[in-house]
Amino acid sequence: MTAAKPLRRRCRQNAGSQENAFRTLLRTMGLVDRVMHPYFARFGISGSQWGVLRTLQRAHLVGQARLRLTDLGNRLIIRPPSVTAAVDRLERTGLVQRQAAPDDARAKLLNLTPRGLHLVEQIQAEHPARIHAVLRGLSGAQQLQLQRLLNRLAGHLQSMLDGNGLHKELN
Amino acid sequence: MTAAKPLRRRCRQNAGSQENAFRTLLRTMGLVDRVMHPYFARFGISGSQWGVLRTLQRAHLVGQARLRLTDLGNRLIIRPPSVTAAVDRLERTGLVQRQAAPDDARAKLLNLTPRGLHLVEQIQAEHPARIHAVLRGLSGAQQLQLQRLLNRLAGHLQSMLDGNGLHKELN
DNA sequence: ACCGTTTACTTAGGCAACTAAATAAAAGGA
DNA sequence: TCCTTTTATTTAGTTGCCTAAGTAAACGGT
Repeated sequence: MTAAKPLRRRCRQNAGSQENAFRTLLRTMGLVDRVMHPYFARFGISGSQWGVLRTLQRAHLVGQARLRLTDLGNRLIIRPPSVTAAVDRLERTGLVQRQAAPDDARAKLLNLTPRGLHLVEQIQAEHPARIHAVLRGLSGAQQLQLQRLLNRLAGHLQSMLDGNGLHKELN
Repeated sequence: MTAAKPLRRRCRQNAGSQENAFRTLLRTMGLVDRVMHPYFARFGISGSQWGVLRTLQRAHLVGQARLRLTDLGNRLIIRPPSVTAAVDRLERTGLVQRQAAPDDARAKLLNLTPRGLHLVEQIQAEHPARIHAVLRGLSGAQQLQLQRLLNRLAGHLQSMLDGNGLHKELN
């Protein structure tokens, strides 16, 4: 009891602090969505749709003109049904195109339409300024530090999701 | 032209870095949701619903046994229709209760049912451990630093939303 | 006292993510 | 070759957030 007390104290002490940190994280997440939503709405799309369009364009630049839906889902870290729904909407508005994959009858390949490509370029012209405005609350050094911390946290979260059932002390 | 060049260079230089930082933020947001979702599902609720329940309980501890829906929305930073929908679902499962406000016929007061209160206490017994597991990817010092940076960023985002049209150098 | 404005909540409709389960094609082992 | 398993995508149904617009009560100036 006497020996366990200091350790227990330390845990207790951190508990409230950790919950505060976590709430701050959640609050910031909500605010980011709120701030970005009207920005993308000006272009007639959503933030998620921008993610799809940008991913397609980046793949194009690297030589992959078309992407499988699965690949897209892996890059965006969303599940297959979410991919289907997102692509449905983008296809309905004529920004992307589904095509049958020549080598695999199950798969479908996605590519930007001319209109989609044009929109991506149009948004990319404004995008850096917008992100700059959003991150302006932090100095350059703080931005880097935040990125480092978030990257580290993201890696940990990823390992929590990957290690399905592995509950060992993963450092 | 010659005078403007160094500034422009600095902006250019930061642009890619900022976009990376921003993408890391978005990715982490998605991962946090992914990690928390199954945890709350074990209790039969969602993360957002936990936010409502915890807010009600915290208000209760401070002496406000019941909260207006508007107050709830302000604390959770969500819009009125989202509050209505969330409360609808919680009321349907019998965890909270809507009651007419005695002094204002427009307003409705929300309070936890006995079952709701019981669930909150049950979750609170496990919650610190879960948050600890989620944040374990960072050291205590890093957690504090992350919280400081996110708080600062959240304040900036809040001011972007509040200052509707005020585009002055706010700081 | 009246009427316009504000405030509190709800309804309607849309997008994004999820789980569970269906369909269809590719891969692989006996 | 046949049959089982895996892989790729879709469908159905839930939750959560949003905007726009509707209802009803409170407020406030004339």
